[in-house]
Amino acid sequence: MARRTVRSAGFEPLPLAFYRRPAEEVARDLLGRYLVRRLGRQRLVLRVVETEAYLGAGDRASHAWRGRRTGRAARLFRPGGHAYVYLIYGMHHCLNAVTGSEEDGTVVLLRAGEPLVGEAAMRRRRGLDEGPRPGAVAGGPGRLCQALGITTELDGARLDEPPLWLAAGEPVASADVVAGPRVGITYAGAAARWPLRFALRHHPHVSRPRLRAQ
DNA sequence: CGGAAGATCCACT
DNA sequence: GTGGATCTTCCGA
Repeated sequence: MARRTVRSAGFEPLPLAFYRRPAEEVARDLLGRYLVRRLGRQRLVLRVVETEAYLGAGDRASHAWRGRRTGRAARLFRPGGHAYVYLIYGMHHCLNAVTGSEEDGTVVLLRAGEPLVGEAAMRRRRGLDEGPRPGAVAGGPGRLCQALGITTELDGARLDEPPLWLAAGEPVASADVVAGPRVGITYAGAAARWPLRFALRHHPHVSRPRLRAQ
């Protein structure tokens, strides 16, 4: 049997084919995976614990609602496996993985991660001290981006190679996954209730509000 | 061209 | 729980 060290296990990039599926399937499958960021010589790693799917033209909460392809929405239309990074509220960044094909405009928002490697560096980037509060480092899409130094410079980057990639990590069992409505999209009518938010059950690094039944 | 709202976060009450 | 920061994008006039 091949010997595998704990340090290298699970760090193989997921292939682009992984993303070329429906967004809700990818969102569910990304839980437990590793998000790896290379910054110079430093490597930062988060375990993905919360995601949301956005379903394109038919989803009122999607930037591609009603087939919009102008402005930032144009950047949704890429082959699966590329990054879509945008600025929200004029100050925070959100990282998405494009799913499906170039024509779909579907994505998965990475909402929260648990620090695995380089937590001290992440805290520094976030302006935090050594305080204990779980979720303060990368529990929320804006926090996650700030912890990993992700900005719109990475918009359009491939997610299967440095400086930013998603890796095999530790896939999780269905029983450990909870689903519920997406956060911050109350304007989206019926779509606001679609259960497209996924998280690891009982996980302390999941962002607020907590999912019911956790 | 102006106004409004947003896939958020933080400080403060 | 409430309000402010800050800027891109959209929509109506």
